[in-house]
Amino acid sequence: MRMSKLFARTLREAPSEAEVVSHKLLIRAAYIRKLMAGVYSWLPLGWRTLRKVEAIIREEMDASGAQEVRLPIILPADPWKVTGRWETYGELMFKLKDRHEREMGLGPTHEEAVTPLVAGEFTSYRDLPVNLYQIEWKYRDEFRPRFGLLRVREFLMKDAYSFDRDEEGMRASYAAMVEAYRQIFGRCGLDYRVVEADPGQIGGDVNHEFMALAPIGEDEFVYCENCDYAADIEAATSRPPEPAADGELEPATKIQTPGRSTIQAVSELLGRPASALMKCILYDAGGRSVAVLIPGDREVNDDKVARAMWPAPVRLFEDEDFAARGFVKGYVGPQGLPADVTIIADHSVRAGRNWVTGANEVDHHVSGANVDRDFRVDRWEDVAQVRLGDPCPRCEGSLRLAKGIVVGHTYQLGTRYSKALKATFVDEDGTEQPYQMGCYGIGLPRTIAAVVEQANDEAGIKWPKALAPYDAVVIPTNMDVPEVVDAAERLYGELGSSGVEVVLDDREESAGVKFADADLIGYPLQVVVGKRGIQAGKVDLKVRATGARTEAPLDGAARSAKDLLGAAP
RNA sequence: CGGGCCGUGGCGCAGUUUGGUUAGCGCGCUUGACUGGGGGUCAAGAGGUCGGCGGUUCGAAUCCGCCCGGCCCGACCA
Repeated sequence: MRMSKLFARTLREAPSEAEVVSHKLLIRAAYIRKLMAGVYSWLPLGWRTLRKVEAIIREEMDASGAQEVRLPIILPADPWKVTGRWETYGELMFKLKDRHEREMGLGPTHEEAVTPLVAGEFTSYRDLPVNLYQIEWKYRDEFRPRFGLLRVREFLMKDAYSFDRDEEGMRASYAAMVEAYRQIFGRCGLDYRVVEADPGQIGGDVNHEFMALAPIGEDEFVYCENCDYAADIEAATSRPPEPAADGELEPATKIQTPGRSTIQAVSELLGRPASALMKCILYDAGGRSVAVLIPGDREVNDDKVARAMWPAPVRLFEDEDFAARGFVKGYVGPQGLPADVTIIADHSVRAGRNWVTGANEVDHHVSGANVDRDFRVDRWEDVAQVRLGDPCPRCEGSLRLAKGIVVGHTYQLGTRYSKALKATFVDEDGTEQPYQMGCYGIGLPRTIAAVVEQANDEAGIKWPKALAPYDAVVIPTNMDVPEVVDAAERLYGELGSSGVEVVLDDREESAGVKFADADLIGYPLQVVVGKRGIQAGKVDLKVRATGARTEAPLDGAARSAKDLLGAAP
């Protein structure tokens, strides 16, 4: 490709709306252009990179034994109503009607389409397992598209669906997908972690997020400094502390704490650390009051409380709730709470005793409060937000915090969709069984953005070879010197015919402009042909990722270039 | 949707508070010259319904109302 013809006009400045580096660079380097909020056009450079990711995914999915299909983007509403997602997906789904007023939606994901498809074809246990995947555009009417390609309303997604006879088969299919994902993201050059994720409202199903490490990532997760434990912050647990050793129990004493309704205030008044205080946080779970106990220096993880009380909907107490149910905001304690209040204590409460906590009376706290003697605990649960430095649940290491971008998500669905959609096969014993399903997604634009977030510098993108739109650019620096132009043309031809995807920057631009664009666009290799070099029979080679520059003789420069490319990341 | 901010040539911005004649600047674009190893210099140009509609006024980018679009902060996800 000749740069003079390439549909790519780079920008010296990024649009003001671009906040994160991947967004700025992909716009500036002419990979994408915005059409409207969360919807982007893919320019030739961007499209080539997208196709490369697609090819990697296709290869690895095929290698895993999955079969590619192509499901419609426009979907009938009915199956979605059957599974309940027409409502629960709600406004996230683009919905429309045809001329006959039939309801349909644009596919945000395809369980409702693929499940009936399989159920109509593979009806015997002998047919299973089967794993179908597609790479297709998905539509989600996000509340807030942002960060360029990281959160968009139209995006290319690889989605796969496995169908197994039993749970064991499902787990095997799942493991195969996780392995395929490792291959895929490894080939994309991503620094990522496989993270245990929150099963959310769906239930206790196993699922993992593939988290590309990035400080601007919207998802926080913990990982062990020592072993391979990693989990989304919503799902993370830490090893419960050892129970407090037996020791003297102080008498429970009511103390005056006028105007001290916060942990910090009480801590300061009494001169005791926050960890010696016990918070008593109140929730409403479907009309029932729930008191959650946790040391004063820790935070409750609302998602964990919600999971503990599932399926009741859980919400934090609002100001009205306190008075209405006889609690004193700021002075709540577990002592003497009526039986209809469920008291949940985090495991970390076991580690302490002689707690200072609310006295359920304005301006008063209690000190020396102890489990069983002074208050009951109905359930011990893990409801604490994991913190930096907490002990790993799997080993002796401690946990660290990081942020990431979810580029892939794998899920053991079980029979959630097959049951709802009455998708069954006939098992060996002649009974009808719902499929054991798994689903597996990868967001391709987001993967590209994540790679750019990880591989860039002030000058631009530093693509790993596998994703770069072209392998190399040939830059003649002196367009008025025929020998330079000729040599560049010759090299361009040689590289092209030896299988290198190469661009010739044949524009009547100064060398500086060409260098800047080459760095910005991020070709893994730059081949510079200049007046001085030609006179000495040499060209210069620069590896973008490392910045390493070398000289090579003009004759055989194509060979040197290929060698350098072969060694490049 | 709730809260905050913003719409002025392709991009980045000034001008709006205090209404006033031809609406400016940088980048980019066109033509020419000089240049030519890190976004070079000079000269001459092109390009704007000031987001839209309505109102106030002798006069509106500027004041008022409604609408549209965008960005940031919260709940969702690949």
